[in-house]
Amino acid sequence: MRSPSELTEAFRAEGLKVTPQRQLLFRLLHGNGHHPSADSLHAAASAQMPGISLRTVYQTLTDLTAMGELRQVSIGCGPGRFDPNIDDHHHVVCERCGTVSDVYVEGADQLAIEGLDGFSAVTPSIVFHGECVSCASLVPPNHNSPKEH
Amino acid sequence: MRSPSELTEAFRAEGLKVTPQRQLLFRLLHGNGHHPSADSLHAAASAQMPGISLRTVYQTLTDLTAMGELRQVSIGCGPGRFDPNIDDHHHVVCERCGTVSDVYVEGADQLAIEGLDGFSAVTPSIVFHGECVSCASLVPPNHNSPKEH
DNA sequence: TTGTTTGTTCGCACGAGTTGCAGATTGAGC
DNA sequence: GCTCAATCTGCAACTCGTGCGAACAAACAA
Repeated sequence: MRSPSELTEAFRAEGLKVTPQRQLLFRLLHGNGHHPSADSLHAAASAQMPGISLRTVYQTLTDLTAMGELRQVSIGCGPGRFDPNIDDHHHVVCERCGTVSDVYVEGADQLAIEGLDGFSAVTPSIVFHGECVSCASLVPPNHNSPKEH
Repeated sequence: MRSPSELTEAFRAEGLKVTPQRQLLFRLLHGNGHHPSADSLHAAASAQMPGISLRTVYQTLTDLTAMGELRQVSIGCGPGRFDPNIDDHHHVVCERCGTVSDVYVEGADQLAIEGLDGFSAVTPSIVFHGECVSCASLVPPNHNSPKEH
């Protein structure tokens, strides 16, 4: 995702308006590696701009995704996560706390696939499920429902 | 997933009861390669047993998943899909019609991962997104929302 | 600076998918 | 059959996300 000032230009160039709400979200998302959900982003935004609507957060996330500045990540359960990193990469999810991290996978596009009868133009999304450092150092797995960061 | 009769034994062995509803679902799921959703399974079940509750379908799917006889597949959007194939395999999803198919990926467990800082015991879930044979032969992509099978 | 236009914000209601609950029902062992 | 615990069912509630419309404000021209 581009910088807040570049996004400001890009939005105006597309005839979209640049509002304080959007600028705040640009700042909160730029370089954000936490893969926030709409809800956690709304919480962060509310701290700086009380009253900002969750609806506005969803709207802006949708706009940024449509413009290719943001990517939505499906980690299997819970709310959708948003990723300002639009490089060709994949994700690892902690099964205990729900933390999501970017990983780069060598040869992901050259995998030997068997059973692909007729499917064409396939691109892989890889999600590794495991345990993060801080959770691995805790007591035995108690099968908590994964929570967000 | 084991055969209906084996599941009947397994359920009784765990102190679970074997009801007509469960037996019907065992039959509908055994060898089913369509990755049905709870809803589509309920539709199929209702055809043979009018009045069966969607709640019962969810309950049985949850039980079977907990027993390791079934696996839940996350394809990114739409309802959860269930897969009686518990082999080590992955999935390919048609972006146009939502069809899900099993694929076997060579070397999926030996992928070179960069950025795995501290995560341990990671196992990959790979979902290939593409276009199935029947959709590929249709008119240009019209970005329909993917529907189920 | 003021006015106009058009996109945006926000709150609410709604929708899909799923789960919790409680009363009625029924499988399984005696 | 009888008993009891597990199950079934319908409904309410919940989570996550979207549609809608009135009020609002960015952008631009006069």
